[in-house]
Amino acid sequence: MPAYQKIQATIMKRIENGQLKPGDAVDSERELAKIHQVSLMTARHALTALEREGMVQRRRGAGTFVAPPKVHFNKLTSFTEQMAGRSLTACSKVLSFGVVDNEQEVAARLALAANTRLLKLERLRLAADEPFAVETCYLPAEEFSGITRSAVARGSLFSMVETGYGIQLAYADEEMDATAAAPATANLLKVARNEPLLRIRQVIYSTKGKATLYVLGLYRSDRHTLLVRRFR
Amino acid sequence: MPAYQKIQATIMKRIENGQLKPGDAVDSERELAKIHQVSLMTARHALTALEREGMVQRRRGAGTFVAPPKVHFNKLTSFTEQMAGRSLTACSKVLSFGVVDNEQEVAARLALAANTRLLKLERLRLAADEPFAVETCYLPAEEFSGITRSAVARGSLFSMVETGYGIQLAYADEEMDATAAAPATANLLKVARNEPLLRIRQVIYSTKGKATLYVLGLYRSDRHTLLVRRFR
DNA sequence: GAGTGGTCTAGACCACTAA
DNA sequence: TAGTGGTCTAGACCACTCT
Repeated sequence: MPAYQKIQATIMKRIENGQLKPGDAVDSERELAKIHQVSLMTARHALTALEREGMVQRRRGAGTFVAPPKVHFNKLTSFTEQMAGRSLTACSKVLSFGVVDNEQEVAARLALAANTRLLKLERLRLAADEPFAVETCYLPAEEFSGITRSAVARGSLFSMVETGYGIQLAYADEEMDATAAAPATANLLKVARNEPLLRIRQVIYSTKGKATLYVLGLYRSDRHTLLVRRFR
Repeated sequence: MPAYQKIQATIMKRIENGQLKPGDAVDSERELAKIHQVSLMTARHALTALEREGMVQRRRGAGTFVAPPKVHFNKLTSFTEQMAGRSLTACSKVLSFGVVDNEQEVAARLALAANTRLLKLERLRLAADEPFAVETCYLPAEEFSGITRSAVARGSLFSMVETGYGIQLAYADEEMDATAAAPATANLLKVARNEPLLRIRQVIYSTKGKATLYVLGLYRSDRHTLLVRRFR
């Protein structure tokens, strides 16, 4: 392990176990160089890299300080993870589960041939016993042949893909618009027909850049608002 | 100007004027050091910084290469900027302009006292002569007392705030949901009553972290879909 | 004025890639 | 094997901040 990474690790440890709190000064370049018996440039490398990762802030003439804890915006999380974060009692009901081979638009979004066999999974999402979304997921049937209805009913699809198939999900591109509730959807969500719903179409990519999952979600607008941060 | 920034600038120029295209190899560290009469570390600094900005990619043993053009996700842009980017003929119509002092919810979102005087600006946004959004902006009347109806009718509110008042806008937090078109809104947007619209509430912050602008937007769902990228 | 980060030198050895 | 980026040395001067 390179020297500069060792230096980073010792600083990270002290931040994680609470010895250093946000705003506290970190050892200066010169101190770190002395302590770790390295040159100034090496100590410096460690600190600039930590700054790039957002762990510390450097101020010329003042020193290097522990940065306030990162807030993750625009983070891709599964339904299960979201609900856990808000400590809401949440559950899902599987509405349908099967293989389809004529979803041409979905196949196209996943960059697959038009009649590729796809696993299709429809679920009703509930929070505190109130329905608030209908989500339809599609994924290549070949690749994920081990996924069964009962497994899906038990656990998180995200974690099945990530831990069961060794695929790391990296990011999702989402398209959002509004649509009127169709009769069947209105029944499921317990809203009036033609009630405005938030519609999200999501293509989820793996770390290798491959489109892995397509999700179409319809959300009750009164139960769910979407938060996004945009940067200039 | 530091030497490493000069080196960056010469590389950037060659990328911008097309001498270097994505995938092309950039001069190596050693070549740059010779050309610019600097040490290896300085040439290196220039390249690593360019890589951090996403302009180039470095591959050990192979070289440094021009990165594919950046795609900006989750970027905060004004209506004017967006339309320019898509090369659409766009225009706005000012629906109303004035000062209000009883918009308590808006004041709260801008972290101001409940009855603070606010500039309120309603505009209809059109693209290719088709109306597609109604936007209502609020900003503190005291701070932006120089903004007039005629100025707003001519130019971009964003650029007025940024260049006219020396305030750099940094990021926006957005809340999105769906709502039904009220009669007046439906008329303006030329859609049926109760048609589902995408509603976006936006608080725009300056680089100093101050809430500067509040924008409520209602978008025709058939003319506008919102794109967001989320990361894991 | 003492200490900090920002820039820079003139080299070095290593691990890796591509021809 | 020649060339690349990755890591590292042992210093230097400068601009800046804090007291």
